[in-house]
Amino acid sequence: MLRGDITVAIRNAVMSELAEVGYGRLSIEAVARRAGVGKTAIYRRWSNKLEMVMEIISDVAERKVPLPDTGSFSGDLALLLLIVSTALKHRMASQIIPDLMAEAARNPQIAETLQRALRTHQQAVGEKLIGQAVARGELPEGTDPDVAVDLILGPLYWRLAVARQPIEDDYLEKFTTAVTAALRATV
Amino acid sequence: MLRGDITVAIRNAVMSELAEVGYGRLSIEAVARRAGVGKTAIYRRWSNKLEMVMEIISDVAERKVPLPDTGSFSGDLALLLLIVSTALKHRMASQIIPDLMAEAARNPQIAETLQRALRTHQQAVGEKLIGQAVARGELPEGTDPDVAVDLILGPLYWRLAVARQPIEDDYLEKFTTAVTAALRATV
DNA sequence: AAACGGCGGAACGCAACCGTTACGTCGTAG
DNA sequence: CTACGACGTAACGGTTGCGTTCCGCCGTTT
Repeated sequence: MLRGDITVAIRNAVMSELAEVGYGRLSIEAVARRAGVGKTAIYRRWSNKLEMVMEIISDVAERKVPLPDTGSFSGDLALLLLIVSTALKHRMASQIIPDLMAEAARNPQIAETLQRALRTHQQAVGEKLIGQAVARGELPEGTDPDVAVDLILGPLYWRLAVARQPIEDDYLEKFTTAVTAALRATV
Repeated sequence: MLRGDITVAIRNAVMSELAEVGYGRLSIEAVARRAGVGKTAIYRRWSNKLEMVMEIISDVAERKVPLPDTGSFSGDLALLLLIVSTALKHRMASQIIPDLMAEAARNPQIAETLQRALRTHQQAVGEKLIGQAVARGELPEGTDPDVAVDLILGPLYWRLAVARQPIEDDYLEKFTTAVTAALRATV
């Protein structure tokens, strides 16, 4: 039976290495060194780098995030923005996600895994958030959850993970107002 | 005197390799092979991989894009969205940019170069687009160009370069409406 | 005609990793 | 108490790339 503590050490080492050097430069030997573990322990669990990373990443990605339900659309939206922006401020998210996204552009298997995780979350959030708002009459019938989610997550991701500019105090507030207005306008 | 045609062949090879394998896995030897050139020709021009890539990328990034001026804000916006979305559909942009962005998260020199290019373009676009609209009275005084640009580019980048979902015919139209509404609302 | 210099090609020693194997240790299940 | 199996270590041959060097070729300049 494989030892659980060793597996945990390896998983942590993989996440750290991913954040530090990225998928492309991640080597099994470095993971073993960092985990304080023999290479054999790794090859006993996974047969190569891709399989290892995919299994570990899928696992993390599938952790469900709690969906907001504060009673009003603007409340839900503000909470969602807070959750996402907090998550994107952490190194694990802001380094690993763009790295894997770039990697996904040339590795179909990574792409598939990430897209599945992303789309699942995105749809869940979109449908719940928009569905609730439409049901409450806060947004017009026929609001497209797909476009709505792009409109909400896009700018946040852009600013935090791409442009890497800080979010000032009033940014989220302005942003909430703007997005609410955008969604009321026929999207 | 270094031969210009050789330099061009190398530059093209670098861009192609960047798109195909990314910065992390780009090797001088592969570039030389692809360009049909000796390694010596490369080392005669740049002293290492980072310097080579940075010089070539800066060069490309500094090409000015024409700024839209159609006479109306919605026209400008639609044109801008069209330009950006077309650019992001090309492999060079949709592969290389996310890749370098991810790389920038761990290489300060790359980060600095990209941020400079990005911020310059972003500010130019924002100030011109929003400035014109405010001057025409189409947007309220005090509209924040910074937030506006996030709101415009974010969703597009998210959808095309991150989520990698196609843009349907009516998407840009809906999106234009939404963004216009968003910006009119006090941003 | 001769000198110069950029060129491709080949090889160098060095380093990092790959995936695999053999070995000896140690904790635990039976 | 014994047997099993997961462990770390070390070494294997093979691959890839680094940055450098030397060579002979060839077009340009002088």
